[in-house]
Amino acid sequence: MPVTLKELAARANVHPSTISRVANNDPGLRIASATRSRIEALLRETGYRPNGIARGLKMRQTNVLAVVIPDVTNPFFAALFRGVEDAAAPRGFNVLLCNTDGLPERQRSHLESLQARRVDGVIVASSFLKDPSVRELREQKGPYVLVNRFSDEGEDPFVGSDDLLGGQLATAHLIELGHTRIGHLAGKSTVSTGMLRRRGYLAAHTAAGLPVDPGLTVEAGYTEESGAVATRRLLSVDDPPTALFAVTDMVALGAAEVARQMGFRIPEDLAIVGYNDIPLASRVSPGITTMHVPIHEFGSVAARLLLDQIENDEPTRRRVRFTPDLIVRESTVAGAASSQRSRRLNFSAE
Amino acid sequence: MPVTLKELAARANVHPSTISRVANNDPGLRIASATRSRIEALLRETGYRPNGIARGLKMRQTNVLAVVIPDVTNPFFAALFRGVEDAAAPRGFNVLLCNTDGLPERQRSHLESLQARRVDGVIVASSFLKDPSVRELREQKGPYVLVNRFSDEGEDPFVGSDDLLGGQLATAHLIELGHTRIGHLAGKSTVSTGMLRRRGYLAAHTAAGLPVDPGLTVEAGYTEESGAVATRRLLSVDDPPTALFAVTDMVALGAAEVARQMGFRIPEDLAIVGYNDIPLASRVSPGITTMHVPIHEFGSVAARLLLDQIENDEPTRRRVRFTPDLIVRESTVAGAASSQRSRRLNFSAE
DNA sequence: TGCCGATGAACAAACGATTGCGCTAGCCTA
DNA sequence: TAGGCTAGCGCAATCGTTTGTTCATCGGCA
Repeated sequence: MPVTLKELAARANVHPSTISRVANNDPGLRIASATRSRIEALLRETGYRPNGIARGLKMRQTNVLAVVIPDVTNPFFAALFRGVEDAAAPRGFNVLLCNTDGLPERQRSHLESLQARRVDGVIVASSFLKDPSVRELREQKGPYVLVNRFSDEGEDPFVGSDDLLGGQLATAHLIELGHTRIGHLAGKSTVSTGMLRRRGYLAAHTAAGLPVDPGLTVEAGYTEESGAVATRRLLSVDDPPTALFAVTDMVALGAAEVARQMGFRIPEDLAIVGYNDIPLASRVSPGITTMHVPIHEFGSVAARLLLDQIENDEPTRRRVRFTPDLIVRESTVAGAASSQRSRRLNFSAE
Repeated sequence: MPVTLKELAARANVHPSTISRVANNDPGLRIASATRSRIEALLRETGYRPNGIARGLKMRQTNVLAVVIPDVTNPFFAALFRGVEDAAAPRGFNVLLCNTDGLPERQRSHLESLQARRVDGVIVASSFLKDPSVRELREQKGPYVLVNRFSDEGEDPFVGSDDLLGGQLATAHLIELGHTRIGHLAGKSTVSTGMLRRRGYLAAHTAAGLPVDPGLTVEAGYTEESGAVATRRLLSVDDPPTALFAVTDMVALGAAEVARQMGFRIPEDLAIVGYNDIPLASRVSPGITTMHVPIHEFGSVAARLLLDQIENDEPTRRRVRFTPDLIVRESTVAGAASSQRSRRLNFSAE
């Protein structure tokens, strides 16, 4: 059992409050230097660390943040989390990680538990456009930041990419390559990234004066498996698309695998563009052309937004939106990304 | 500000303790049914949730676990963490995630902070053979479990694989394929996995009556980059090895990339075996032959060990060791794992 | 009528820390 | 020598729960 203030006080023959003040380096503290050094010696000797629970109760601050994501084994969210922790740890915060598997019910129960725990702030990267649990966050007035996906029912603090533009750029790239029948492996229409990237896909067609075949858009969700299933459907029709824009890299990966199994050569028979530029995208073969977004920064910026809210004790409305960059690899242009890959993995001998 | 017991007590004209008893469904509680229903209505109406901090202070239990790992963006540790959370969440525990980047100093500071926070248990997957911070854990008598890597300075609760056997099986596989000059991209000798897998590598040679060239073993650490650097060194000598046993899949991946850059064909010129069977290993091309270990189970078993300790309030000494399985893929046998890959990714159309 | 036992709920002491305020000496000053 | 100032600490409330104990009330029974 760790040592408490009271015990130290007994050993030093002073009142607990005095120990507390010395331990916390209370600036306006007037104390005899003899007493001070006696206490400081005791603190060092016992390695006293204030009980964070008691401290949290009194100070109404736990120094804990929470990150709510669908699944940390998805490299996108793993990188996001690192961004959060890298920003939070130096400021003395620990971070709870909650996986929802995309289930609103698990998200709700996690959020409820986090609230009971009185975490100082929550980062949610698994929200829906209409999201009851985000609504609750909004009403509770506790610090929170939405990442990657936002909710359109209110003005929440947000960090993410310009998904409309990203969808447009990705699709425009395929159009420039001469494709006219471009399929879309869409995200869910209930999720901001799904909705916006799809709108970008449509906008690119409009801008190019290209007709859109609604039959070429299929909701593929966000996992590799669902991407694979959707692709199989899309490629089984009479007049299959010659290119695919997938809502995420994971979906693109599932698509590439299935396409290959079905005998399509990539990119000759089927070009594929993903989104997010997860590390995997550059290392599979062929490398996946994708929209690069600063995933780690998503996390660190969100954490900073949160920490600033906590320290200033006032909510923010800031919405940070990064502009995605097209990264061309072999999944759309044969031989294109070889320079990319070698750059990424060109380790020096020392 | 969430509602407190005291406020509810005032509204219900009862003492806070009565509310607490009703809310907690105190079994031996004698209460007038009128009072009970009045209170229950109030609880529902306000959605009262006890303050976890205050509760933790009184109960001396936070219902928080912590996982300390080198880096969650490494898929091995991401899967490990999921295992922990999947076992902990149903039992009402949240999980803190701490990344150390393999730095003992960061591990120490994290562990210190976790102790101050009074987390109920700690899972450490980043320990060294001689590890001062593990020694502290051991002395503090708080629940903890070591995962994947152990420390040899004491009998700690542990979950991991039989690394000696694993190293032996991996190397024996290469020997059976006819290789006689087998390189080893070793882990650090200060880490149990590094030491044991290397001993397995040696044991396999001995068992086969094969001489060991010490020049073919080089310490490669655990990252892809360090694996690449080490491989470049190993392949630059006059008489390079024809096969490589890498301490982890990440290291094997770095090796494969560099080998290819240097003009080696895999597996014809250079066969490669990894360890852990991370998802990446089966999806790169060529697929990496590797020792399969149940990563998710590492996490869930460790969590269960921890939770049992917490509930029974007594430490355990249990050491769980899984037997690793050889998975043969194209990095050692051309065309071998095509069945593997398609099995893994053979999505049904529905 | 008087006493006893149950019943229903209040009391109060923790848990360990923080912090505004008050109290006691001692010394200086007028 | 009285009054005041200040240095150096102690006091006690507080954060929100939990839980063993006590207290009041009422009904029943002799």
